[in-house]
Amino acid sequence: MPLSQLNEEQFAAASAPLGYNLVIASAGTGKTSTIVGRIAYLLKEGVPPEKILLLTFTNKAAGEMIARLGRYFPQKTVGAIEAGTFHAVCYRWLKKYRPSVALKQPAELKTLFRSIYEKRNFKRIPSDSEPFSATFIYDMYSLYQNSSLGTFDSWFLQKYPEHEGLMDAYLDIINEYEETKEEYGFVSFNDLIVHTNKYMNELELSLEEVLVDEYQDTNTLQGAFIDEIASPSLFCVGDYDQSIYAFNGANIENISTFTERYPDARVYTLVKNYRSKAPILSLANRVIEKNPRIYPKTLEVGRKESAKAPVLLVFDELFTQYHSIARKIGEGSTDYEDIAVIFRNNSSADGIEASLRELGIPSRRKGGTSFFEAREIKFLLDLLSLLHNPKDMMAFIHIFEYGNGIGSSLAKELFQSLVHFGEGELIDGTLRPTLNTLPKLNPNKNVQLGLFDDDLEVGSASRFSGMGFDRDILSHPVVKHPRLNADGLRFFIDFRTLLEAIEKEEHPRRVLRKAISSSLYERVVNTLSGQRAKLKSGEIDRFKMEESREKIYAKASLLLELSSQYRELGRFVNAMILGGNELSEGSGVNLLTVHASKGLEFTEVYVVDLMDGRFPNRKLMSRSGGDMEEERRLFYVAVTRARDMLYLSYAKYDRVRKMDFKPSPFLEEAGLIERAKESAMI
DNA sequence: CGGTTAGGGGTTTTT
DNA sequence: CCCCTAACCG
Repeated sequence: MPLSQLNEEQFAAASAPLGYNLVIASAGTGKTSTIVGRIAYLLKEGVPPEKILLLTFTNKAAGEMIARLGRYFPQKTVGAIEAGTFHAVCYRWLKKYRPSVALKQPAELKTLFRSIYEKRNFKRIPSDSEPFSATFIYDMYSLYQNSSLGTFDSWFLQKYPEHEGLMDAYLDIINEYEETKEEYGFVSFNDLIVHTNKYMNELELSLEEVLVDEYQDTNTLQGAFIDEIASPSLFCVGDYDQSIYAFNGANIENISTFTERYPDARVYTLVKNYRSKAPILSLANRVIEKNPRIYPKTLEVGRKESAKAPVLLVFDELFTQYHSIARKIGEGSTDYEDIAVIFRNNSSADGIEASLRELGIPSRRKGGTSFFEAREIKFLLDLLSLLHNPKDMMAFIHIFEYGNGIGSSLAKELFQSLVHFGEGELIDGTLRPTLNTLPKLNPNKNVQLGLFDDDLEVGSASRFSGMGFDRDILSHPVVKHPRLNADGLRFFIDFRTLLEAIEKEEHPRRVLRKAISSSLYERVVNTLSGQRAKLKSGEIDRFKMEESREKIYAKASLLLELSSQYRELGRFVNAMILGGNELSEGSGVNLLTVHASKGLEFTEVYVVDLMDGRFPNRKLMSRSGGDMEEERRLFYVAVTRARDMLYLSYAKYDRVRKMDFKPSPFLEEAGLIERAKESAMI
């Protein structure tokens, strides 16, 4: 049984009576085992599995915990436990009464937001201050949703009172943005929780206990979600020293005021560390002690065996650092899978990845950047999104931007035209148009200036005659759009052919198979592989292009494989957005940002680019959200990922950007650099 | 000249 | 990937 494997302090927490329980679990103290033990305890006490809700920070973490329980309880039992991230759980619940939820990537919604913003003419609004950019307002609005339960204007004006004169315009933009999302059926990550909070009563939940992992990183919105559930029993596990999501509204008060909000709460503290050897732990403690203590705690060493002290590596140049570390990894005896290179900023990853590859050392980077954000995959997902939700103008635009001579503006007009031809239905308008004239279009012009609804000059189909097009296609009303050229029309024809073939399909796998072998995709693959094989001279390397094509089709088959376990298009696409970047391709040395390393552990860890400015990231600290304490927690999280060996490294100079660096102050706090020695050096 | 498309350069962390 | 700018079109 999982319970019998717990130590005393873990057992005490796991077997706490129902009620409000807070577990302060420092790095490496067996947080996961304790949560697994807690669920085992609940099940043994007769709590029905479907009345247990487990909220984690990644879906992978939830999956692993459920899998561990699966070794002791029947599949039917553990399968009934509701588990996942806040977002995944909200999605599941939301789907029940709002079946057509189309989850959209933040970048996508930002584009939508910007297009609404750009229609406004701020010059007409008298104000002392320059209006904020669309991106900034979008980011602030998103942060607001995560961190405040009041109104946007009062939250925002508290920070920027001088923008009062512009507030009405900002609110107007936000309003239209919300309406447009509604119209297209779009939902953001935040909306998943916001909407669920609103409909909580209709869900008629009767949970007996809610468990929250990584409680220190819950934000105000998630806190409200937990409150709305109104579970009679809470089991919240966290460590304020590992709170690193302030930029996402993480509210450390959720953990620090727990005992005030629940006066009869019990607090358990786990301090026995089983992960890291003593010198690593004492280094971590030395640094984190500089932050204020919220609940008292001192980490105790569980692993007493002899150990090597953490090593500081100093290099003259940034790439010398990457190369040397790669060589060191190659010469060492630790399995590649047990090694992690951890950095503050993603920009460090490319250099390390390249250095490892040069030596033939396999590596993997967590997340979608490599797979789900690849354009060849995004294209296919956009296609599926559009088929499932033909109102998705964003997906349509992204698809059509691959057509030669088609940009976002023409793509938008084509979308509106096709919808018009089909009397509101994109697919009808494309395959069997009933209306034959171009609609009045509303181009991206300043609404406030009164410019709108231009009549388009009608282009004649005769401009395509003699170019080898079928008479059938030339009778389609889309050819009347004056800015559509021959290449654009060819693209449309391929789109139409594919749409005809997949219109009636529901299985993601079958749709994908047809899409991948279509001539539309062939076009996209040609464009992409051509771009990737382009030499500096502008010539295309045929060999490189062929290689690139193969890679693209290999990725596409991987997506095809992933799709086979889904029966419904919408679910597949949403699942890819919700959990897609938790998948990582390949195997080998792990390359991770500090944020991505949360909750993981490795035998050997390299924390790189420990230069003042980069880690701590001074640029972020000067913006809202971040501060030195948060950066220190990030350092703490990074070093406590190490079990046996810890290397901390920095470079003095960046030869590409011609920048000199000083070592991170955390190295001094860790006792690895003496201040006097360092100042003598400079 | 305005609007649009295409391509080059710098980059902050996640569900 | 987002922003900026150069080329291009009508």
